[in-house]
Amino acid sequence: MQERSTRRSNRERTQETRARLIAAARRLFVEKSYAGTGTPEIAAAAGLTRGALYHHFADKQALFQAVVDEEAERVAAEIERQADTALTPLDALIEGGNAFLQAMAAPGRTRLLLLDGPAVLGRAAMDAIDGRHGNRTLREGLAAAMRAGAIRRLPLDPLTALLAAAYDRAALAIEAGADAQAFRLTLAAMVESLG
Amino acid sequence: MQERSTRRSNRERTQETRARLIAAARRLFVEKSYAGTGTPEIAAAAGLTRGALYHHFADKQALFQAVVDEEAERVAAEIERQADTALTPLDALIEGGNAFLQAMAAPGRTRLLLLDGPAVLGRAAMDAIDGRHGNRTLREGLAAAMRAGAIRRLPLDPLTALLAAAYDRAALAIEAGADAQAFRLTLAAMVESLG
DNA sequence: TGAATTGACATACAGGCTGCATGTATGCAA
DNA sequence: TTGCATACATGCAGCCTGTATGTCAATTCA
Repeated sequence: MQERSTRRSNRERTQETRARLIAAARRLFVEKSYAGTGTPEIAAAAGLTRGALYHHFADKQALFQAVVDEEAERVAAEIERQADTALTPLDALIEGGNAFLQAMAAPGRTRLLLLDGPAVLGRAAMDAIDGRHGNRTLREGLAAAMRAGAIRRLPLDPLTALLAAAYDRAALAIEAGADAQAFRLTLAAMVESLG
Repeated sequence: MQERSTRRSNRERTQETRARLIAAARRLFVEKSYAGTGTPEIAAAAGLTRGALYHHFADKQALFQAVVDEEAERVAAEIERQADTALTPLDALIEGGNAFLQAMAAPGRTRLLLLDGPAVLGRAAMDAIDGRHGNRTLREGLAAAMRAGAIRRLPLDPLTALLAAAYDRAALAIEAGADAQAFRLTLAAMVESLG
């Protein structure tokens, strides 16, 4: 189980080992859910033993949190990469929403971020995680639209949470085979009708 | 572990035993989550053994599903009890929403129906469960409002799902200590603005 | 009504999993 | 180079789930 091919510093070793554990865990958590995946299988898939896993992570849940953190960050990055500053505030909101749905279509993301995440880590922890990432851009988009008079003034945090919930559910429904276009149109209508 | 006080038929025994298992499981699942509760503890809390539990339920998940089913039915019943047929379609929608939030404030319901439920049983199973109960009234309310011209015509199923998601998230936020009134007002504004 | 069958449980067992304690070898620092 | 910290592997204790087996009461049926 020892890597002998190249000489590396300890810091490099640690980083790569953590990355391999997170990658293996992500794959298995997506495929068989958090509860359905055991640490023996994760360690084996990473080419390590459970000893290494428990050396780098306090417990199975901490490993899961690392997986979820990374995934939320990737989703946020994909959305921001698509952001177009030339749009009106309202169109920017709707385009951001579509970018979110597209990002969430990547396999496993709904399970990690919308099903197992809240149940395993709790809603509060999930809010903290994507308050740093995903929700932040939505919140700012809504604030900008309100300043511009494009949508009516409503309490910002509740409105952000409620729209985020709607988009989350849409991502779930689309993955389950629902008509993606109908959901996108309905979401857009909901956002526009706030004007 | 034998009940000797009164003579009962087997059917009565079964019904009462199942009810005691469900009640004990509900209490523990609410207090310590699905994953954090073991079947030994459930059986003990019900004054039985695991043998009885596995005699009446295929596995731990089937017992959980029975708990969730019962809870969803109770929520739906509480909402329908408050329904007022004298209201306009729009007011009926908003009042129904408030009744939902009030019903979901009962301890444990958000955990059972909104956190553990989807993760353990899957979104599809949860949709089936409260498509029979909760969502049905929302869907009918939206259809009535559309027919009356009170809100704009949008695809009914997506709109139902998205609004239900928003209400779910509001219930979660309120339980977590958010400003309930702000959420109620924001939800009402979202619904009204569909007009 | 008496025998056979079914139903309702309790008990015992086999595997698997989690977390920790312990052991070993390697990097690093004085 | 000597000593400590770091990165792992191995082994163990306890718990949990699901199933197989045994027992006694309820029900069915001749």
